Amino acid sequence: MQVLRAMKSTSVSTEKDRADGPEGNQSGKREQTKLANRAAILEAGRQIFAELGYEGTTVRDIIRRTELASGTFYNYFKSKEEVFHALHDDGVARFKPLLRAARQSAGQDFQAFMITAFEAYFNFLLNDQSVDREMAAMPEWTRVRFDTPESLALFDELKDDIVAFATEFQLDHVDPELLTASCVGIAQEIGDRLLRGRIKDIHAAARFAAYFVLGGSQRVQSEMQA
Amino acid sequence: MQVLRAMKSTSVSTEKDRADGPEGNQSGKREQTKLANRAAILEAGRQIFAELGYEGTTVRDIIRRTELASGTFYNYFKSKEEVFHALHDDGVARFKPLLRAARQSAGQDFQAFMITAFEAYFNFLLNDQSVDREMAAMPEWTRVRFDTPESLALFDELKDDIVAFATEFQLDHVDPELLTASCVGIAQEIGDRLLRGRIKDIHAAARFAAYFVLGGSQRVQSEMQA
DNA sequence: TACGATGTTGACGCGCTGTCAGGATTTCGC
DNA sequence: GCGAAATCCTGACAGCGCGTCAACATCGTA
Repeated sequence: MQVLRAMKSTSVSTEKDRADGPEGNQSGKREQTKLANRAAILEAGRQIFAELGYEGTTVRDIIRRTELASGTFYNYFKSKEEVFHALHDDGVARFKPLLRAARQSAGQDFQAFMITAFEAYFNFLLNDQSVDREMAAMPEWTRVRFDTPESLALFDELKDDIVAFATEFQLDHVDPELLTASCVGIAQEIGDRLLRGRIKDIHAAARFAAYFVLGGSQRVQSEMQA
Repeated sequence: MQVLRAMKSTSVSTEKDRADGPEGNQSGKREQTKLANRAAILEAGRQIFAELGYEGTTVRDIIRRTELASGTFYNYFKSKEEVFHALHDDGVARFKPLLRAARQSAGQDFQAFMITAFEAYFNFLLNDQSVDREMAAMPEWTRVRFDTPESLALFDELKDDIVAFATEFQLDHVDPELLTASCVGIAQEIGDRLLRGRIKDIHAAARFAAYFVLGGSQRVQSEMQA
């Protein structure tokens, strides 16, 4: 049973769903069902991952929370890993504009950019309905980390921003690769502690991270050119 | 078949293994077999994890590389996770003295401590026969991270060192939790890029990290007390 | 040597995986 | 509208890994 039919009783436009957007192709019933099925699997996955952890969940667990048959799962995803990647990438896509906004509002102010960016990330971590949030908050010893192309693209974008500021401030002896890695590492590790409640104050953490990066960069610059 | 018997032809003391160390109890054949079996499982696990990745390996894969029966595995470990934790903890145990040596040789020199510690960690990562090394070097998107009690104890030890230096240098406005998190994050992320060959020069990376932390700490101190 | 203690073995039931033939539903051409 | 074709859903199935356990083998001890 497709989820579209299951939801027929609730609130899905069934009457006249012709004449939609210009380039859109969500008219056909088949298209709708596919979209709905995919969304249902993703939502079920989000829930189950949060409940059972990545290792603990099975494809069956996900599909069972759905009105679909087990075989249908494989029409949409190859494995639970692919579901998780999709969810993860969704999170990355939601965060990306926040990072861009930080750069936008900061102008040429490196410090403002850093504070805003870190704070945006920490807020995102703690508030966004992301898989990663629930998972990282679980008291497991063995956790899972993902480097999807989306993640890597985000890192590259961040690196570009950092390079731009580094050029601006003549940090020409600071390896951008190392600098970006440090920023990412700091964000990850502090973010992790925020999720676990070992650290409380988001704003203070963001300021710490920002000042740390600024001071660190300058120190590296002066030491390396010596 | 226990591994002891299998190795009889090679080089295991089988003749007179009475009269061993004072408090030691590796005399009995049973004790020896247990030790050998455990070691065989760990060694097989190390190999298989490196070949198939964490997700990809099964308990059967591990036990198959051994001369033991499948049921025997569960006399020694509850799951592949426990095997991995044991291997991981071995690595931590091997690294711990290196960190202590760094602190010892550095004396009161914060900068020397940082450089030595980072360099020790990076060298360890790249050279030690550790599970984590092989695994991190695999081109997988989804990786696994472990926070065993051993790891956490190591972090705590590092934090104590850092607190000591921070006190020494009157960095009283620098939150030790945040500072330790930053150091760990930087080490992790740069280490990861070293393993993947995105960064080559270990010594340069260690100097970068050390200067970064020093400069970062000082900047945080001066900004936070303002 | 004999007997209890301890460790090993591998077959078993269970659940999950990924597939596929058969069936249901939608789309398209007329 | 209608029938054919395309598309997608379904659930049963074979294969495999998991953890267990009764039967067996080996060791320690007297």
